[in-house]
Amino acid sequence: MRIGELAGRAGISTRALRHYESLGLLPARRAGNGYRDYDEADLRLLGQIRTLQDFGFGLEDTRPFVECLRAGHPAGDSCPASLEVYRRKLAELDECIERLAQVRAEVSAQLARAELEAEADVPGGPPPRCELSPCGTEDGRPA
Amino acid sequence: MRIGELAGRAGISTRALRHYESLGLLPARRAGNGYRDYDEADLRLLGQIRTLQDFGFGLEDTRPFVECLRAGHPAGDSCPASLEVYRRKLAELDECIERLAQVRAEVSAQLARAELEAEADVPGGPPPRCELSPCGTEDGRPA
DNA sequence: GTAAACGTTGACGCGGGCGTCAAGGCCAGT
DNA sequence: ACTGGCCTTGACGCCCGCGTCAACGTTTAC
Repeated sequence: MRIGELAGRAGISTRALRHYESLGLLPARRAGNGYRDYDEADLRLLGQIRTLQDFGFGLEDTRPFVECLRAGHPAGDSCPASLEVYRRKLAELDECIERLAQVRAEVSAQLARAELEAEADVPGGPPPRCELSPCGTEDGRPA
Repeated sequence: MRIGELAGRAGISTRALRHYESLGLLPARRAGNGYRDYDEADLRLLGQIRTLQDFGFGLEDTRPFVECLRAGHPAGDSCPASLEVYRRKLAELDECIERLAQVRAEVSAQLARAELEAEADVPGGPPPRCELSPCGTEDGRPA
């Protein structure tokens, strides 16, 4: 199977596939004309990669799983190295969730305090206007 | 006060200060020789910026707070635009925490299952070895 | 006088995971 | 033969918050 078909079946871009190959994550056999040649097993590997990526794993973190599958094991997480990644990720997640929860609490407290003070300063009058300049846009990273 | 002193007192780099200026976040007066000239008020603004950054706010998100302070308000969050940022960030945090909690649960379940299966496959024998290749490094982003 | 320590602007690098464009090769249908 | 659709490699762009180096001017201490 050629790259376009694999990409279509796996639901990712050909660019991503070439990227994985450049990382040595998903090397491809080559046909006589130089075209990449994939098989059904590669589709499985891609499934593993995508699943882990949905969990927020980096590509390098998927490597043990992929290698494990290629080594003939029934599942990507049949190998100790994969389990180690799971454990490390769990620890990272716990740390991250805890930090975010702390931040959430602090921001929440700040908001409550600021709202109280605004109320105190302006019991019934007009709210203080300070949007004189082009105030910020938006983002949304901490995924 | 020149850029080096402000950087030292605020605990950040001169490069960061120049960066903030390039964003229009912390413009600086200029001395006759072209040197940036800061005052105590700028130190306060930097304090606000750093606090928010520690919360994981992007620089653009700090802009309303900084402008609010510069407008003469007692606190950076005395202005409605700042409160809006607080609220938006809270929503983002909630969303993010929830996603991470879900992922944590799923990864945890996968780990438990994989450990069980490994145990079943190898009741007393040697564990399957598959770390034949240089398996992964590490990262730790979702901050 | 001169060297060290500060200041200036400009520009590239990084990390992650690709998107996107460029310039070309290979193959199928008509 | 030619068009269109696949494929190839290479290289730059993006986002964000700076780090780091270059090449140069200014001030300060001796």
